[in-house]
Amino acid sequence: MEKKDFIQGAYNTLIEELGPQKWWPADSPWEVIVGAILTQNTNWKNVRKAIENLKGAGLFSIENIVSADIKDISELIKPSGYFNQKAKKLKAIAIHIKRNYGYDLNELFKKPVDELRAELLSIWGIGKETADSIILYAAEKPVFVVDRYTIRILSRHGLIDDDYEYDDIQKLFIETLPKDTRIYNEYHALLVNIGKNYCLKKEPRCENCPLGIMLDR
DNA sequence: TGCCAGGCCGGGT
DNA sequence: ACCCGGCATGGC
Repeated sequence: MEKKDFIQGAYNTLIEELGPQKWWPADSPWEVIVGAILTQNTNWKNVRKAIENLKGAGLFSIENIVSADIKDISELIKPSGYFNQKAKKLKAIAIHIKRNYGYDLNELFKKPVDELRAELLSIWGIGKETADSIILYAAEKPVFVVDRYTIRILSRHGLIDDDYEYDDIQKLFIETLPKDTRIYNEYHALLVNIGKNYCLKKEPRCENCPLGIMLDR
């Protein structure tokens, strides 16, 4: 119960203090997908450079990724790190979309959420957070995205152990909040915001955090 | 300067 | 089921 109180209270506090976050920072569903893959364990600023490089070289679209040489892709996305892996991941999902949906993302997104999630997870390079980010921010369907910051923030407030499972945390949020795409969208973005700015791995700046200091350290 | 970033995969036990 | 090493650049 304590956890649910925190989850509800934190949302109200954050939306009031920080306002709408206007997520995901992308111009199209495909750009959401590309960003979601490139940002795996990577600073968003590096991701932006990689995306700009792809666009600048005219190798950004699904069609371009399918036909481009994998070495060219990895060269362009170098700033985002793990470039060989990520080039392969972009290829994998682009080819999947071509083969099964004739490049039409809307066809993929028509699927029920459960099927969509399972299908995304079956693609090499797409794990739970990436799949859920795509479903929430590209397909705009209600799944809650859990990331490193979500876990760290709950943990810092003494609400979960560090080794909590992704699915358990996701369930916690889903059971607590109304099943609403807009709320899930906003909440995850808000958690990333305070995660980046206040809930650092070292040197937590809790004194300025809108959520306050709730854990003795 | 070192530590960290909006994870995921594959192999071993 | 759990644990671990590998992947890699750029920001602060």
